[in-house]
Amino acid sequence: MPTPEPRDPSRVARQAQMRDQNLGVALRGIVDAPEPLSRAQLAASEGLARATVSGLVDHLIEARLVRELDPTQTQRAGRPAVPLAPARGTVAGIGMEVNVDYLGVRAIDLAGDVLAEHVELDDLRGAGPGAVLDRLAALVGPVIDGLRDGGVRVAGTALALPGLVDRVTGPLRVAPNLGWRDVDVVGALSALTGLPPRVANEANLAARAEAHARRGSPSFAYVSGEVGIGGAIVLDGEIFPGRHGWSGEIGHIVVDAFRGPRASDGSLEALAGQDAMLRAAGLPPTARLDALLDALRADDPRATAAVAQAARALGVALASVANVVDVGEVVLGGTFGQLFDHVHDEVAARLDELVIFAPWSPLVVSPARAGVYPAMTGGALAALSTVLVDPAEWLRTH
Amino acid sequence: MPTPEPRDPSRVARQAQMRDQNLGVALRGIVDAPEPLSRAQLAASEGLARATVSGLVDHLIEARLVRELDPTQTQRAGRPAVPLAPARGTVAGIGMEVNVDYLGVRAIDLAGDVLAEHVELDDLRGAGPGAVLDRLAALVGPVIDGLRDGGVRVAGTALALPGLVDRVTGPLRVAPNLGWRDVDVVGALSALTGLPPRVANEANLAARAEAHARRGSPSFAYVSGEVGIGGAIVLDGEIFPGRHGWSGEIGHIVVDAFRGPRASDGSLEALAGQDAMLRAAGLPPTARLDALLDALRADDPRATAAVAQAARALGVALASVANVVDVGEVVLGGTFGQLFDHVHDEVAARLDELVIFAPWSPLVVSPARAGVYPAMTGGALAALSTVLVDPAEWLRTH
DNA sequence: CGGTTTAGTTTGCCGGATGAATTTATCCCG
DNA sequence: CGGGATAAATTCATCCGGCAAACTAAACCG
Repeated sequence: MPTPEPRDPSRVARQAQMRDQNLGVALRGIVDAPEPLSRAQLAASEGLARATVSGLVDHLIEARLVRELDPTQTQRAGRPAVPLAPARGTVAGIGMEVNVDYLGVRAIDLAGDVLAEHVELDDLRGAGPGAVLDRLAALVGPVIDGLRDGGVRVAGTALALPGLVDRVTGPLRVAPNLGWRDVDVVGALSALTGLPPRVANEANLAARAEAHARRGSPSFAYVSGEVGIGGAIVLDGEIFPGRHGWSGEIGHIVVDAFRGPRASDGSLEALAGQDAMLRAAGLPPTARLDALLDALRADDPRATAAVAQAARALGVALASVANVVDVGEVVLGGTFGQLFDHVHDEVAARLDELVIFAPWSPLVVSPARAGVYPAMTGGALAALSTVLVDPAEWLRTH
Repeated sequence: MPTPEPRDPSRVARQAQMRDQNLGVALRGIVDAPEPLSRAQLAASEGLARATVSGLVDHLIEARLVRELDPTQTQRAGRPAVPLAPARGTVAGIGMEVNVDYLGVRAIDLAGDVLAEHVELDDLRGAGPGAVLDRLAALVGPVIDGLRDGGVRVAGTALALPGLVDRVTGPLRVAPNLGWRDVDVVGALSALTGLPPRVANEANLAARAEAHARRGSPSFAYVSGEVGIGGAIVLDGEIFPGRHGWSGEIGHIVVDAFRGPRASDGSLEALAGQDAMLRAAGLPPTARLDALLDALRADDPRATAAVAQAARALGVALASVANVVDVGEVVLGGTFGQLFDHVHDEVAARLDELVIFAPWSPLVVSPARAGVYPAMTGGALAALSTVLVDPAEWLRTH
């Protein structure tokens, strides 16, 4: 009789893992709370006994993941509660990004504060991966050293790239606009910085930052218009990664299958990418988005028509996404965030027209609010999430 | 200080729920196993102690969810193992379906055996919901009574409908090809059969049956070509439901945004639905699929061109799905299952051309293998899943 | 200053997973 | 044909961790 292979053991409940799991529940409860909770409130909100929560919180405080704030003086009888908040400057997640026009680093702690940040603007089209990663490492290395010298534990690093990245194993498959293909990014950066980074698609990490900025557990489709068009699906506050981390490639949706000899001539990126919009607006390919915005403000008819055409393609593509994954909100980031006022109506109209559930659950189109370089923020949050997901395991190894 | 609302308490680990959870792990391990496992094998595969598994299995046997098979005589030293298998004929899930051309019931037990089945073929287009649901209840009632008289516990019922159905609350929003809109199906059937059914989209339930037929935990996009075109996304063997159960509406993907005055004129259903194919093939709208298949076998050029055109639209739409949700396999069911040999090459070619990850993870296109009326099977499985997900809870209430 | 109220801690209890020891049931070999 | 080897299943003492109740702490109130 053949021995069956061990299945994923994560589903079975063991008492040893019970405490670890509840430690994570407690930590996430404290970090995600819109305002500081006391031990008693935490116990009530998670449904645990006060005694249990007290033990967990003590553990978290000792590990410097949580801090006690000064007791609030309320005008109420009873012993005052001790508010709990995520610790500041004790653990950092490091987000990195290499994109077509810039590269940079951002370090964030559990409280969400930015501990360090460096961005260098430069046109990296055609620059080889080796040189660029060297440059990134030169940026990141001092940041890591500085944090460690200040007593900050580095939870991990995550790198955002504008291309197709394997979720688990990490190699970059292809980044068309950088001209990279089959690059072992994890290996290269591990050697340079001493830490193996997570690597992920830029839009997926930007969407993570966006989900974080909208507390609660929002569900939306995120569109990141950079030079290309990326995207991501967020469900209940979680990035939907797909099997390999290759999900959300909204730019490759074909909205006009019969336009050219190749079906890909009708893809969203071909119709609404930055280059396509600039060309249709009669601007030189070297122009930047600001030129297009200026033309729009001046009511230039070619620019207006170009953006309208792009917005139609975008709306149609997003309607397909909504029909397939049943999301009720669309968030426009990057280029489309800047063009938001010029594309909103057309996108909303196409969603209303095409999404089958629109009559029962109207779709919302909103601009991104995660700030500048959201993928760097998302990367830092991704790095921190290793602590939040299983703090006990993380503490054992740090 | 405001008391925070209690969060979802399912994430915290309690010892009381530990046993319940492991009971489910054990039951699913036995039911999902490709061949009967012994207690010892189950313990090894789930990572639980043998003593623990023994206790759980005893409980499952006493509850008549699991049975012991005769010990196998192996050519090996040691006490022979007692193989465990799902019990037969002790619990049934009941799947029901109302579609354009038929309605029916199928009852399945934990072993996957069909305990009862009735199908009535009839054109239900335009028939009102009231009359049709009466007719369905007349079919289902005797099945339920017969099962109960035979000592079979009915785990629940699930109804498949060719339309948009709310996952939790259950009202049918719209079923275009039946001409139904905003029907309280759950209320009507509860009154008629005494059991509140789950209600779900036909394609989603058919995909569930398909996932069950392909053991392991497959990930694929399922296309159900009936009169309309439905679809579903399966990830790791689980239906991806979306927020409301409105996911997978592949028929509403627009592949030709500039074809007609309305963007929806370029939807997959408009281009590759049964009516569109018949029309393009020069067949009367009253013709059935068999006529199209005959014409294809006779190398009729109009039929060949019609199917080629539909296949191109289908391939383009499925490429968009693959790019967005990162699935590696496409399963063609319903009409497209019957047309499989005529559409496979075109669909596969479009996927290879358009899916960005195709060079690293080639896509597979395969025909459905869940048999006839897969949505009825899927409904029965959905009803049974209430037992499998939390057997302890189910036993408490039955 | 004693009573009230709420936060947090201590303590004994209890359920359930666990590993080791034991029992059961077979095969194998002399 | 009987004793040793081997593997499955069960029994049992142990331990871990959550839990309820009792208790202490720290405020407000009259």
